[in-house]
Amino acid sequence: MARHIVRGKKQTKAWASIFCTRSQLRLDVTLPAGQSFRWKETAPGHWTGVLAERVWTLTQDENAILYHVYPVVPENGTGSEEKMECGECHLSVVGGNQGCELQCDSRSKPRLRKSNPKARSKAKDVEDMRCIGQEEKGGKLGNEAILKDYLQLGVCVENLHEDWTRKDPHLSQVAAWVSGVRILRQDPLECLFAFICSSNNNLSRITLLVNRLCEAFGRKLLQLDDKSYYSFPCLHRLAGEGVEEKLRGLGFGYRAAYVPGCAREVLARGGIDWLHGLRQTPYREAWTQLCSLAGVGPKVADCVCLMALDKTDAVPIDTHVWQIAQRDYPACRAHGAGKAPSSLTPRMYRFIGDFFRELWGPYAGWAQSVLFTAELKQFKELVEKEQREGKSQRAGEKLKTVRQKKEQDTRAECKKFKPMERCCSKDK
DNA sequence: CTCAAACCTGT
DNA sequence: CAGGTTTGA
Repeated sequence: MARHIVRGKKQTKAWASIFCTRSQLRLDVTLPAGQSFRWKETAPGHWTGVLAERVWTLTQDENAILYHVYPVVPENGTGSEEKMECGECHLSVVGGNQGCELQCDSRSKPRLRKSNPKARSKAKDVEDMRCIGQEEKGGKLGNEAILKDYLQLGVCVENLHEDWTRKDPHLSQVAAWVSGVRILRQDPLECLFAFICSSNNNLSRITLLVNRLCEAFGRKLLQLDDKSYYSFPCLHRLAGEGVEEKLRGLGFGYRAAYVPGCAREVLARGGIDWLHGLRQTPYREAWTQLCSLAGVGPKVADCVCLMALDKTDAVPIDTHVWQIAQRDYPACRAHGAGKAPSSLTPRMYRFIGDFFRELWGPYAGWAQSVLFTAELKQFKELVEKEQREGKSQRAGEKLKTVRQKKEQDTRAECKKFKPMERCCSKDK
């Protein structure tokens, strides 16, 4: 039976690496903190999950992200996946639709959309992948390119921290403790439905529901030890007959109706292409469009905008952030108090978001993620643990200069990337 | 436009 | 009792 990989003396060739310091990215605070619900810590410091229809394990050391991509199941496998074929999507593939090819047609075209020369123009794919430092080879996107895009390594969080220091002393103070938090560039479809599951819900239960959704309607990709990994289901499956009933049985509660409801509405608007197209739409307009979908309100719309649609200034305000705003930002307290309602009204929601956009600028959403992460119980425990271990206080003195040099290199590396020009619209 | 109450399940 | 969205006042 296939097993989860663990980094050690053996299998060193199984790992590929990307240069990246811990202050640029910390997997342990970024992957489990409520952005994506699909990464599981399968060994200490090792995170396994599904990304771009493949199963990955990620880990890191001081200066690199290490990743392993598992070989996919043979094309003509046992036939047990037969039932997971999606006729609708197959038709779409014939019609030249992208996305569904990835999702459903596992046997005839198990590869990437790039493998089909007719599927999409190369230019469009490259355009869709920002943050990529180098060209892909052999006409298909390499794993490194996929991972760099997902982790948005073209955005330098250290430079952002520097910028915030000038703008907001409080955030600056928090950011000093919280390094390596970044926004993941997620798949819009997965992000949308995962956050529909998140409404009125907590992290552990959202994770449970999202995984059940994939298990019920996704395609089985691979089994490692006793855990199976599934692709995220395609729109057609989510829009299918009997989906609501099935999800009710899986404990979705009233959210069960939102899933097929939203899927049908997205299909009616142009399906997966429409959804991806929102990446080119200004923030406020994309937000308004999302809010009109079943089960999507202001907060979920902002999550999707920030985490999948490149709107770096979208600021999702959940109860955590609402409390932080009231507690640490007098301006918000003044507006909230008075004769204020104790709940977060739509009006108040807009006010807080605009307040933070004004304060933090075009990357307000990234700033919010720092405050949010610092507030999480699991993060506080992590920092406490590290302090107890007294991480290299004196012993690391020698290493320090080496590290500083490395960090300078990172910074130089970051500056090579062009700053992003889109998605910072100010219209209301 | 603005806001309360209902929705559903786990702690 | 917490937690976002929908619905209806």
